[in-house]
Amino acid sequence: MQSNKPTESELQILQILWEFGPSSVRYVNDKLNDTREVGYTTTLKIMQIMSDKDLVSRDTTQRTHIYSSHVSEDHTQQNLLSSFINSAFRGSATKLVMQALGTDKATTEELQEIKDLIAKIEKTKS
Amino acid sequence: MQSNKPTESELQILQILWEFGPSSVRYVNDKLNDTREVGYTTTLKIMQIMSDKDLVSRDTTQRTHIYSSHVSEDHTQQNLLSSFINSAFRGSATKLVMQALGTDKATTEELQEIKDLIAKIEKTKS
DNA sequence: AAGTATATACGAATAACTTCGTAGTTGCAA
DNA sequence: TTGCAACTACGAAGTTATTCGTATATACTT
Repeated sequence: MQSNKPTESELQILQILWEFGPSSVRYVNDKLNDTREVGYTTTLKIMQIMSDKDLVSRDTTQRTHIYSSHVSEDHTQQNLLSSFINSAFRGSATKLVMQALGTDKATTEELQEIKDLIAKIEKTKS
Repeated sequence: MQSNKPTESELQILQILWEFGPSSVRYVNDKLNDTREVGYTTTLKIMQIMSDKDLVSRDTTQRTHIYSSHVSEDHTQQNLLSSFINSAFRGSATKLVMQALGTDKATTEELQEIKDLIAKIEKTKS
């Protein structure tokens, strides 16, 4: 069970590892630099810290270490979400959902998915 | 237009101002202490900073200053939400909604509200 | 009027996170 | 085999946010 909340920088790195799989520091740093400027050793340092915290594991058998996410995207999102709901929406997930739907340009398919989920939830309520 | 992101502490204070309306530092500090221990001058300092940032306005005509939120709850939530969706859900509001619904114990009424909203959105799509 | 309680202001310590310089190692290419 | 490129490790500076001690002013109570 992993409940350690990643910091903003750590989360950005996790996103990359989730999307592209196990990667070197160089690769992650390049991806980060697609969106913002950040030095190589900065990325290295943060990934080392993440390794200490067990947010990632690393393979050090080669000179170039390969890092893998050690926490699942779903669990991490779930943790972040629940603390976000508490801090920003006073605990009301429904309020958050309403706001998110209100401004999102969800596709028809996505709306259908959501409706299906709601139907499923309603079923368990009876 | 106010897009300055409040910090965690500032947000807690805003929540209190939103819920109870214009308040003194003493009042806010007491409310904060319902959930966590925090010194009076700490709360004072943060509220002064918030005043500098224009997150709150204050009435200083009396010895006991009265602080009011200067940003709306909805707008603030909207800002926080959109940056949260980007940082934690790679921009997918739908994914967030699905996760939020998945673990929330929404009441039947709330689910109905959400369904109504979806219906309304679908209508604008045709 | 004196003493106590309650305010604000402000500077500085602490803490958490980010950033980067520098040193040292290893591999590769001329 | 020398020199350059790319890697890790590490310490320390920089940044932002939080916390609180202390000074000072104002009101209330007896």
